[in-house]
Amino acid sequence: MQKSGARPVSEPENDAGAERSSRRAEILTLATALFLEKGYAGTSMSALARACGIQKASLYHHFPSKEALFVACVTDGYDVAVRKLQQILDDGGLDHEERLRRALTEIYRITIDSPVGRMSPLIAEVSRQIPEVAQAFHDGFIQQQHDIVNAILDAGEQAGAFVQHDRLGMVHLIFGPVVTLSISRQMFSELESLEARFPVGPVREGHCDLILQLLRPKG
Amino acid sequence: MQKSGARPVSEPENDAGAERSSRRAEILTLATALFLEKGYAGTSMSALARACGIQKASLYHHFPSKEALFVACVTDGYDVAVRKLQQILDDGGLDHEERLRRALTEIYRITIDSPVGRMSPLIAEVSRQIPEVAQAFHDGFIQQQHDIVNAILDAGEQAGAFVQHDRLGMVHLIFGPVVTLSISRQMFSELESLEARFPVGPVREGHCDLILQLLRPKG
DNA sequence: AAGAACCAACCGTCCGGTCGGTAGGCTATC
DNA sequence: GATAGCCTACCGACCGGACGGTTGGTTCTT
Repeated sequence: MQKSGARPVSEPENDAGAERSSRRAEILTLATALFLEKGYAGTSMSALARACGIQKASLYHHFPSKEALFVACVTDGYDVAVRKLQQILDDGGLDHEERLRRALTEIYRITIDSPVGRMSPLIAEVSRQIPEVAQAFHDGFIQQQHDIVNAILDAGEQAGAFVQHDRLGMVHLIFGPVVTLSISRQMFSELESLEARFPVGPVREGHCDLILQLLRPKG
Repeated sequence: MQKSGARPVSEPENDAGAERSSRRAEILTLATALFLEKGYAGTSMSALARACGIQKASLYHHFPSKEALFVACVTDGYDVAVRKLQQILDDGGLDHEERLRRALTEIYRITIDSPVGRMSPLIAEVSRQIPEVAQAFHDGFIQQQHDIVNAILDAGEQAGAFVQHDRLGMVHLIFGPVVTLSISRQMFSELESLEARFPVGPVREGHCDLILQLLRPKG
């Protein structure tokens, strides 16, 4: 009575419609986790297949190559990630300082908690052999976030709520500490002094206060 | 009359004394370059041997394993890298603002131009399988730099030249943009907009001005 | 003579990827 | 309503090649 002898595992409840391409999504989720944990070259298709509970050959039914699978992992995640940031930009009910504060908090969340945000070292590893992935990551994720922050700063400056500053330096001052914190926390995850030297909350609050101190008019 | 049929290449001028362990250093230099270019898993011992012009087995005469070789690449570089930074801290002839300015310039140089400074994504890739390398990199390189900057800030605060700030936030505000810039420039090295969006000089100057603006007393 | 430095050839293992084939569902024709 | 054809999803077995590492032996220097 089981409908599928070909699919050997689990998932007791699902109609055929929902099942349609859920396997692809399942592969991408597990692949992203494995890539983040072991790196690109350190993640083999066999290991991924094992993690998915299917045969390696079946992976090649869903994706033409390991490269394509990795690209899909990257491009699949980032549109969802920046959506909430966009909402903060569009929220007219916030004053400029509060909007920036919330945006920064969201940037920390995206960069440190979401899979796509934690992918920077992975992209760096792969970018030489798959240049398109760096391009996609930049255009679809980095540039998007920068544009939104620039828009928030523009609006604040025009309203006289923010002091004008060297924009390039300011953008790097906003994103730099977040990205570096995320990478440090991955890199030093085994260190016992991790939470003392790279804690998310305190760094974010200190960072946010200093940025706003620069942007607030007068002294 | 040629002294070495065993060493097949180049290096016409060198006396035996200088040759003594230059091969080890040569291997480390080439290995570092290869690791930076291709990643850890992407760099094979055979390829490294080819680059050195020797046989793979000869590599194992100098290093017991690929892991040990990589650890040597990391630990070999960073004591030289931070030495100049230490000199800036010790230079009594500088006022506090100028000292910080020079220190920041040196941090940019180390992080972006020196091999060990560009290794962050590499360490992140490897840290899971060789935890000791993350520990060594942190203790010997990151912590060293943080300590020096903290000392510069301490001295400036005590002399009344710098305003006191949340120290954790300030340190991340100083190092974050540098590290992120270095990684972005590696990651997006193929992008045509690289120099427009991630230029070293302008970012460093803007960054430095904003930091000093926070630290200067009064308004 | 001794030891450092090097070598060609080889080992077992795992890699990314391909092969021919099968089970089950959908559709169309009779 | 049987049956033929097709399609998606999956499978076990296999491929050539590259991997990290080892062996046994040769040269060069001192």
